[in-house]
Amino acid sequence: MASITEENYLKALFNLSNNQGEASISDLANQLGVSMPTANSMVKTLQKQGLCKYEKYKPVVLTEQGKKAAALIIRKHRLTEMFLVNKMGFGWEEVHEIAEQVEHIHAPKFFERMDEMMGFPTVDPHGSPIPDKQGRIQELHLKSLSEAAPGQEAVIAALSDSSAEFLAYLNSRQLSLGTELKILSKESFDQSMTVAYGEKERESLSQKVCEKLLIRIFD
Amino acid sequence: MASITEENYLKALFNLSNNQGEASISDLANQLGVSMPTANSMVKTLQKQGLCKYEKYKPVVLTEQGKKAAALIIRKHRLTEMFLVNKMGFGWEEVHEIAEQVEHIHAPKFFERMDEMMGFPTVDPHGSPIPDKQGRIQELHLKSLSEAAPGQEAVIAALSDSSAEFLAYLNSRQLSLGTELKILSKESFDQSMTVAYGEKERESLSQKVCEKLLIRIFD
DNA sequence: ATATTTTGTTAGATTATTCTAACAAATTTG
DNA sequence: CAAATTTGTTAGAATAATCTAACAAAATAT
Repeated sequence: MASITEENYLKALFNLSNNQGEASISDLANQLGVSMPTANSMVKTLQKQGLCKYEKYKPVVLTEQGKKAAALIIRKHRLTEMFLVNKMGFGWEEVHEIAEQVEHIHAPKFFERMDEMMGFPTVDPHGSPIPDKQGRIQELHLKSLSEAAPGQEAVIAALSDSSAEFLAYLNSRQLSLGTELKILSKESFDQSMTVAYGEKERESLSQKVCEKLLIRIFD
Repeated sequence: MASITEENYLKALFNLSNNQGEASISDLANQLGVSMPTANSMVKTLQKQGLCKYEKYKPVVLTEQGKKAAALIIRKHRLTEMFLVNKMGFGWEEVHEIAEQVEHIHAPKFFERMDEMMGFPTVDPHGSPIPDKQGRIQELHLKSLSEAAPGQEAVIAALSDSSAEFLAYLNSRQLSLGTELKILSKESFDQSMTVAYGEKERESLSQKVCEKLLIRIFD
């Protein structure tokens, strides 16, 4: 059984590979807030366990076994987040820190009960998919709002940034998953977009924000 | 902040002191499944943090600070057990192992939400009192069934052993917290008792069992 | 294409938690 | 009480996870 530390390295490697295609030692060290020598030596430890492949000066690659292990930790994280929001009344900006701890609990029944109680959700409170019990993750193929064109209508389906700060920003603008947006215009000089939704007739969203909002466009 | 290991030592010291009046190094080592030298050195570490008092060859004594820290961990443990039973449908014999892990989570809001959702329970699923937020524990002054006399009626209010095996035994006899017992007789040669409850007109309970059932006698 | 910067590695040390072996104190027993 | 047993201590070592310092390779920039 992997230690909590090892689990955190696996998760970081999984996320880095998904977001940037590969995971370097420095990315890994940065993500986890440890020094490069520390990351380097842990990668060697994980390799010995067959969880990743690693050659000097090359990017770290998770093995199938490593990917599955990571996905199962992420499954516990996302089920927990959903449980905290749906069953315990937490806001979507409060749950990450708690789930970060709960994900390391070894108690299959605990997470299965959460899953059952929620009716087997497929996404977490930020729209990220919940891996299944085999560690498989369904692809959502969503676009970011910045790829949409004026005149189109879309619904916010997920976020590519779930930091507490970004979530607080969304809360302050009454933006949440499921919010339907009408795209009014896009400024070519700064890529900001003007949209309408709910009570809001004209709201301006910066390029940064648009990139982080993942949408499903209405046909 | 105490590490998980330190938290487990505090809990063990607290329980040993409550059950046997004092805590020796060998008891502590036994309880935690570590060697005596390990327990000895951790006790010194806890002492340096002001959590216990310790002199060579003498029993270990928790300081007020240490007692409070232990009680707050026990609070999280018992709130979790109650939540698992009352809100997640677990059996009372399944929750200890899970709570043993959840008790180390640092997230005050998580436990406060549990507490609120359950309406601020004062005892856990095994009848043990839940310490309050200040780490104070209410005394229940219950008797064990073995102290009761034939002819008396009583209700099971708590257990002095909450092991999965004992709980399974109780389940198999339809005995649970709240079960009302009529004491029919007590054998003087083995201290076993014959009782009636629910559908059962005559059930024999061994001395061991009677000692572990904590009751409130009807006036 | 060389110099500079970034990235990665090795070596060696530190802290936390654990162990075994050897010895010493305290307690129990004959 | 002396012998035997239990309990406790010290010393020394091991493993996991971390660090800094020093050096080496790779990538970037002039």
